[in-house]
Amino acid sequence: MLLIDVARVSEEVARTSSRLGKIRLLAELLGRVEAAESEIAIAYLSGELPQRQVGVGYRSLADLPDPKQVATMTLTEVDALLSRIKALSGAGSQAGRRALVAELFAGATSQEQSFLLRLLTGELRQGALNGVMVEAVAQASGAPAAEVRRALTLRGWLPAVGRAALFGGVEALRAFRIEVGRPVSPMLAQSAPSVTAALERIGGEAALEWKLDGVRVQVHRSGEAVTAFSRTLDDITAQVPELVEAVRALPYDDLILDGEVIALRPDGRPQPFQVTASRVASRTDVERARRETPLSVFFFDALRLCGADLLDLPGAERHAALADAVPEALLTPRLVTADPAAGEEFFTEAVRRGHEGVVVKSPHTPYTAGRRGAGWIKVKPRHTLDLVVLAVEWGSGRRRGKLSNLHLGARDPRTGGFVMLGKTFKGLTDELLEWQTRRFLELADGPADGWVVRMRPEQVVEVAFDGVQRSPRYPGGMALRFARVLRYRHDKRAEEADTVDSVRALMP
DNA sequence: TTCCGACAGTGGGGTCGCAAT
DNA sequence: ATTGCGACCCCACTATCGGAA
Repeated sequence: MLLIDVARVSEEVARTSSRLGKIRLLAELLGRVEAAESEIAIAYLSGELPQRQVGVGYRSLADLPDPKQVATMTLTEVDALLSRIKALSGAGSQAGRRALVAELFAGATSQEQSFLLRLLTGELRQGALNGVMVEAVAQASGAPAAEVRRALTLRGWLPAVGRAALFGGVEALRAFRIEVGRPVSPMLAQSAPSVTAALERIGGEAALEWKLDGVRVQVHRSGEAVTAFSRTLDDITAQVPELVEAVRALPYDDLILDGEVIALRPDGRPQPFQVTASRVASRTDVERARRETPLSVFFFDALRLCGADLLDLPGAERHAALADAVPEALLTPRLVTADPAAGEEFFTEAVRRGHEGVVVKSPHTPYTAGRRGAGWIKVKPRHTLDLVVLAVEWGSGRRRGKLSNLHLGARDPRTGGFVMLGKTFKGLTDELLEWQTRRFLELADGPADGWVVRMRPEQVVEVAFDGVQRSPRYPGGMALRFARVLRYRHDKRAEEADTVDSVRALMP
């Protein structure tokens, strides 16, 4: 199959707003692809590369050769070139990679170039990723979507599942089963504003667990072989030897557990997230990193134990199996209750001890991997501040032509100026985007045609955020974590905004 | 007919490792 | 030694479609 066929369908999908229409278009193409190229087609049309990443991003694609007039490249040829690009490393690799990228784009028509550019930068923007592609695979193969979804849960990679469905049907899908050593898509959580609200959504008794501010891990053990995977299913075994040792020490040699690794201080309180993340990302001298910043592990779920798959069991039963197999010290602190007051107290205690909050879990739901079902609900405390908009950036994609991303500042009483604490684009409705584009152009202090539009510091905005962290980037040495807009404060002047001192008081 | 679950899109701060400067 | 870049750790929120109620 030619790349142009895929690029054309992608553009059609992007033009079609109906989800069913997108699915039809994708399914029609999947009906025409050969087995050998099916994984490539499925990957490209759900915005992925079979190579996962190839070391080419936005910056490496700045100037591209002229397009060809006639499309000739096959999917196989493109895939082979991308593999060669990925394989390049060592001195001079940048130049070699540039040359191969140029070769790739020189072989493409302008329509193909545009597709490749968006694919490589991860911004396909056709309104269809894995979720829609699952439906398309189902339609093209005739298999029920639920079967495709289940196979995807167990295999973790849609192109392989799609190929099996297209060329082996339901039987091939059913042949996928959980396999020790191959990661399963992790179960994700929704969020709620309070424990009471979360309990209400679940209805009746629920399990509450501390939400530790660390890195999610899924660990597999088969005999003495232990493998750890991150949330995106990358193999991080070498970075977390403490976890490997803890799992080897268990008296079970066939298991898959779900949990969190986190760096704790000697007094047992959690280190800032940055410390844990830095430790987990360190690969060059793990032994030294380990001496300086040891990791602890806490498990909260079991997907497989003693050769039995537990995915389909209710949460309460999976946890019972986990608690049987793992020492208390390795279990995430947990409370089972239906009482909102007891739940709120458990939440308050978790936060008092420095943790992120709690996750409220239904005792009934199976391990619904990869979907943000209502089985798990996270609850975190929320801070708010009234800050001043110092500048704003033009948006992209569906926000093109709108001023979108706000630069936020706190008042500095000592200088009379403002100290930038970060940016946010979250929480804005279309109506608000419309309004702020007009308003901020009025407040513009200098040219409005660049990427960033500087403003007179007059507009106050109420911002919610999860916490304050140390920042090497911003002048105050602090930045807000997960800031989002709640509302504009038309009743407040900039002189009444919150100060850097009130922000500093929130530093851990 | 209305409601709501799932999805996609739009980006945020921070860190590491590598290659180039 | 420093800088630029890609990748990936954490992530919140709104708009939209289409099936459920």
